[in-house]
Amino acid sequence: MSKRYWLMKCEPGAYTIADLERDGTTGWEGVRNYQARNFMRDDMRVGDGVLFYASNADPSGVTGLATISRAGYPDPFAARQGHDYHDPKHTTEKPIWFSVEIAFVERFANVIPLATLKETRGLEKMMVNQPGSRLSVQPATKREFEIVSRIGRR
DNA sequence: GCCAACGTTGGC
DNA sequence: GCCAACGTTGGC
Repeated sequence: MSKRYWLMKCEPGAYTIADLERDGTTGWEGVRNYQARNFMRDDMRVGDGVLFYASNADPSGVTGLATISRAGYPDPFAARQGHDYHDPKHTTEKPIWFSVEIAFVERFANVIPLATLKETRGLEKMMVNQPGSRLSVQPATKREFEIVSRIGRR
């Protein structure tokens, strides 16, 4: 399978592109949505492109680029008693929740606000532009990834 | 902080 | 398996 592209959301209070720039890589834990889980477990491959999206931000939007540096593996926090991400139904033998690891690629000088994404030609079909779309891990097309990257660099 | 949209839970 | 109640997400 050739390289795929993704958009991954995170609230700035939890993690930002600046944090990723500092850390180099980070585990993407705590996703508790089956559709997003399926993407992480089944479809993400090392080298895939990631649009890093800040949600609930001012303004919300794409703040930089990352890449998948480790494909899906059981979410280590899901099995940890007392952890916020603990889920009693998840066991190491039968994991339910999955993480990936992402690596820093680029931090945009300016955030690309959601409003800009919405008014950019070629991005009409992006999931994040659809009303009511709350999925925190979304597929994107190569073309969408390239358009957003170009805006981020100017 | 509001609230609409969406996902999940659980009684029946 | 339906569906109401509830919790969460996330733009505004």
